[in-house]
Amino acid sequence: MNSAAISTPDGIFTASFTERGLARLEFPSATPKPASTGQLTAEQRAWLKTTTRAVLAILKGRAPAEYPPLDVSVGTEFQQQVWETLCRIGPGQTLGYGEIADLLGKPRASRAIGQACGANPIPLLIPCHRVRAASGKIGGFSGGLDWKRRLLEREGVTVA
DNA sequence: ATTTACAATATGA
DNA sequence: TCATATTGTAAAT
Repeated sequence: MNSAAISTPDGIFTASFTERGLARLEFPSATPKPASTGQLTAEQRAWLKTTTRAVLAILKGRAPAEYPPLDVSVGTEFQQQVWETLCRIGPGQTLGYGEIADLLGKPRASRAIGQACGANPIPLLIPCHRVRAASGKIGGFSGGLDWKRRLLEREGVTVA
């Protein structure tokens, strides 16, 4: 799996690609790591470009014009269904864990939804930050709650 | 009006 | 078996 750095005004993200598409996207860490950029294929470099544009757009609170292919084969079938549903959430819109469960036809699986969100390897492109608890509370976030709040506020969403 | 208890769900340690 | 980025219902304060 090849990885590459993505520089943004908010820090350096790290994207990892398989031959199928973008497989993970890591938040900037306090201690920058050695991003190995050497071995991207031509195809992956094209994906990287698309990914970069998408990330920059999302950081500005706008919907990306185009997504790279996402390799979600690491997830279970249930997780992939959750992630697919997340991608249908429009910018500035939020959903509760329970509402997503309803969309999947499993109204009592809200807790499992939380699990799937936490297991999401591609935050931002799969907008797990647009998921809140039913009460309007913030819930959790793999990259840190500050990120979640910041992203939501840039989309015009007020957090409780 | 508020707090406490519990069942149901998917997954990993 | 237990703990999670949960939630709706029900009973006890």
